[in-house]
Amino acid sequence: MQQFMSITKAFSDENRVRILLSLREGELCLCQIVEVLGLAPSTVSKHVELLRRANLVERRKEGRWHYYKLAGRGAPPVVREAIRWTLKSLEEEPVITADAAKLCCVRNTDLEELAGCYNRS
Amino acid sequence: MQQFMSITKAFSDENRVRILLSLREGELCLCQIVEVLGLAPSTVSKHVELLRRANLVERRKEGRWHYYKLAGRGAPPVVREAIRWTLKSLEEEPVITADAAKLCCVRNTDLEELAGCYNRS
DNA sequence: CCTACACTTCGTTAGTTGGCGAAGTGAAGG
DNA sequence: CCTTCACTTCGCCAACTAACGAAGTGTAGG
Repeated sequence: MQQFMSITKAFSDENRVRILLSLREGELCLCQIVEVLGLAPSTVSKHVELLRRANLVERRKEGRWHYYKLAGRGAPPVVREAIRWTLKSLEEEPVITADAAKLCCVRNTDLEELAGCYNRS
Repeated sequence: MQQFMSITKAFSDENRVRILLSLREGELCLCQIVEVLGLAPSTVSKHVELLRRANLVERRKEGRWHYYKLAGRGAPPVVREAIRWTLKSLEEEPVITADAAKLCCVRNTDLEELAGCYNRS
């Protein structure tokens, strides 16, 4: 039950759902997700940590960068079905396709250039 | 997106999930759900209304009683898949099987006798 | 070392949520 | 009508949540 509820609570915020869907084409580092959502890095970090605790996403550290991706083959069935359900349900959703479009630009931008997200105040 | 989020927010509370699972064997009236959960009628009414707004459950009024049941064939695919996912994931969950056991007693009790739930203060 | 930087953790604040009892609604029966 | 009763709506409070900026952590490059 605990595991199930951690998934549903992770899904209960639209920004977290957007993060999850953003990862469907492959891994992203935090600053890229920040760029897509337009939220503060600290906020996004918290969201992503919640998704990680629900086993919905995995993290890979490479130097200063932390890369996130959807849970893979090792994930429990509850998790895999949950991901399948969201992907299927939201593929055509305007907010999601807009994020996907933004992601195209973001992926083509050098990570160093995205640094701007840390001094916007 | 709105529709999807209304489902995930409905799922983000354990008591609402328990209500949903309680309905898998057939319709129940509010006082029966109150008996299973052990919460105040006003609280359960609010929960069930949220599930209804998410199109996860349907209501049928018969005299003074309001019967609730899982959304049926008419429900959109997102909803039906969501229900399928929860049923499959939680069937064996202790909290849920305990509720099912309690439900057996409740179903065998006359509705008039369950009225007690309205003057327990 | 020291700085720069990507990220996380902390502390705060505004808004949301879940719970209850009291009051309101609307059908059934005297 | 008037009451009873199953349920809903309202008003309130305590607990939680999402958001931010500031401060902390740990890696890379001078």
